Amino acid sequence: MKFKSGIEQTLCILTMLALQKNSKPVRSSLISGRLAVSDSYLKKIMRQLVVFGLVTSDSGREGGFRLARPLSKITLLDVFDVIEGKAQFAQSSGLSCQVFSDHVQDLNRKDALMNAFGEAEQLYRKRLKQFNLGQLLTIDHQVDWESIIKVGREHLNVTT
Amino acid sequence: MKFKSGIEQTLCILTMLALQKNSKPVRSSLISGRLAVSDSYLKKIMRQLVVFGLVTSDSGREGGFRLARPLSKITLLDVFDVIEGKAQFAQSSGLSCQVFSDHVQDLNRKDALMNAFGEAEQLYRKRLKQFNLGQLLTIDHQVDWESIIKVGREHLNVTT
DNA sequence: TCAAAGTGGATAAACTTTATCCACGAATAC
DNA sequence: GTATTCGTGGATAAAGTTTATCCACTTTGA
Repeated sequence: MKFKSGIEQTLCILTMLALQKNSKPVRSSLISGRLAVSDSYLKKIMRQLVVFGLVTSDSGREGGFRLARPLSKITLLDVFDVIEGKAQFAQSSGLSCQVFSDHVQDLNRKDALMNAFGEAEQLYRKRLKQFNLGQLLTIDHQVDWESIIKVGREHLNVTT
Repeated sequence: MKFKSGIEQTLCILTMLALQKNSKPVRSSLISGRLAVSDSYLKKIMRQLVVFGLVTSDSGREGGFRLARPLSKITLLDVFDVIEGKAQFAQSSGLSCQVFSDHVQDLNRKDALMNAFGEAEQLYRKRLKQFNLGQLLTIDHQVDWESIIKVGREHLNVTT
């Protein structure tokens, strides 16, 4: 019960795109370099973001990725959904059916439990939808990533 | 972002204890047999439940496990907490510090994101606390597990 | 004295996450 | 056309987590 790291990566990616001056497309290699992951891996994340509609992509020379809409129109739920998906936290494996199949059949309300967990989860998602990235992140001054020296994994102080 | 199976197992265990006639202690081997896990593994789960205060244990002959309080006094949050713990869903790995450390320092509200996720999570837990097992499970007729033939993994229709 | 829980450590099987590399095809600026 | 960049997919693997198992020994209580 922990976020995938993809959520944090996505937040970084979206922030990078928001920081880009003049909404110029940002090449994937600039992003993968910053995040210190392979370009091929980063592209798979970007593809998800494009399919989900958070980001647009331009092919060809001078191509790259841009935000599909301003940060203020992107909610935490958008970011959560694109990485974690719509699947419920609580997923029944049918264990209780196994355990109480014979001799005891009192689970006439067997999915009452699942529904209850589901209701709480809906509340969670609903709250996430009320936060947008615009209100949570402050973009002071934009930059041109192209002109910033690429920083590899080895040049950073990684504190974990 | 998915429940551990321990939650489902715990719900089964608590249900078994609630079904036991006369609140007689239930031996761990009866429970592990039903759940089709090793007794030593089950005991580790039971220990957690005891430490967390959901269940009491009696040593010695005629010993076993009993509910520490009625189902109506056990909430979904209790079950959730005992298995999933108190750790937040969102855990920062410091990636954004890495990515934006130099050249860009606009993350003055860098934990605004974490706080937002945390707020939604609090809401989730709060809702879980409002459900108790008494209202979600119906106990028709109690049984004496001791007198019910032990059912092993091989005798059950496992549908996964 | 026996049956049960309590405790801890080593180990492992299965699964999920988090990637990497490679090899294409498709679009676009120049 | 040609170089650059995204689009797509598959095979593979490194690392981490979950979900256990087995064993050995201690403590508790009828």
